[in-house]
Amino acid sequence: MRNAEFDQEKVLRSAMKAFMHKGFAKTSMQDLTKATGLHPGSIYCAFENKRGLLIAALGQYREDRNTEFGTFFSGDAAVVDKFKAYLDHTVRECISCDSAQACLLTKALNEVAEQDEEIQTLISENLRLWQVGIAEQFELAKANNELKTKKDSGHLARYFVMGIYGLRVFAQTRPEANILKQLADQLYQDVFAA
Amino acid sequence: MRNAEFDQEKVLRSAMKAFMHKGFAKTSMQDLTKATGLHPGSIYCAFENKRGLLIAALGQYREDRNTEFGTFFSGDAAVVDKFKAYLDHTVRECISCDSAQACLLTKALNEVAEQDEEIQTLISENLRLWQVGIAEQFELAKANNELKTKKDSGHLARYFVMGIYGLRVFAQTRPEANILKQLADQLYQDVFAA
DNA sequence: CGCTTATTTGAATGACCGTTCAAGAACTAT
DNA sequence: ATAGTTCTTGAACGGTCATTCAAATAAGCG
Repeated sequence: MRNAEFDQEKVLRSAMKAFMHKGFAKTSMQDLTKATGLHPGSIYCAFENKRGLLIAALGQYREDRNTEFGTFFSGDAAVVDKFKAYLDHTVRECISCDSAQACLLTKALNEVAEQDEEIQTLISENLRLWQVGIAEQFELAKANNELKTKKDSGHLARYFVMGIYGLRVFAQTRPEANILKQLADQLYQDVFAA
Repeated sequence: MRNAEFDQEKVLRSAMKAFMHKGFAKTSMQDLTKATGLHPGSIYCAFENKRGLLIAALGQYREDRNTEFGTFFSGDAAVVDKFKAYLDHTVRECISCDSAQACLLTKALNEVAEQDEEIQTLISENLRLWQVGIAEQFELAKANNELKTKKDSGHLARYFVMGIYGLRVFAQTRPEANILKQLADQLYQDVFAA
């Protein structure tokens, strides 16, 4: 027996960045060996192939995003304020225009949709879990009487994530920062309106 | 002198389909010669290279979409009803799950952002023109007293296109058809609410 | 300490990529 | 009709791609 020498999380985060920057197809194995510090054989030994590395990186991404989500929605502040902070954080990510701040899930989904059904399903499931987490927070807000709408929490969550998807695409057209803020504000108002 | 033998529009629409189906990077010249019926040399003679073919295809796409937009917003029906029909059409496109019905502009934007600034600018400008067309229709609706909001038409248009961007991404997660309809309905209500 | 098993190394491999090119074909202009 | 120009043809090119492999190395386990 022998254990792998490399730090799996570090390697996967490096691969994530590379995939986010260039996309899956344009990221060569050479790019990946450079980014991860691993030699081709090691990558193939640990992840089977380039596609396997993407799948592993997607898993790491989901875990990281999930942790991040937890930090935003923990604590005993008002849920509506947590949403506000979360949206604000997302807008700031979009504004930074840093490729490392894009959403790997939607980026990869857009690239492989209609090409790799297994990965499409995997990503869709990840996004659905995120959406469910948001629905739970809406439900909580309702229970706290912070949100008086009669709308279904699931529906609200879907609309909210749709808004964020849209915001991220809109950001790629390089609008001014305050335009993005306005859009996020509008989304917030529409979701939390009575 | 000698004129090109092929039908430029047909060629560009074939290239469009190929790019929409596989994305720019994964569409090989072999795919393109097969799709267009042109030989490599002809493509290079007419479009300089693969990237030039994408740019030309993007232009054709914009023209086609522009014509389509015109048919939806011509006539003397109420502007709000035209918007309803337009949204409905977009939802039906999303539901069809046909790769040929995706939006080439957003798909390509997502792929080349941070990689090819010139194309990113080109696509962003195309999307902005679409957005301006929508803003004009909102302005018209206001003039007709169909839309009583105090919100700026430009802002409404940005929010509307953001919603459509989001809807298209959401559709890639393969939701049920009525879920997409609900989301589009909500968008319509939020935009046209007093 | 030695045996087994796994990982690491990095060069090698064959396939396919985008692009070029020289030759032939066809249109225009004279 | 014919010269001149441009387009078409499709094979060929160098480069890069994802992947493999055999040798070297190191960890687990008795």
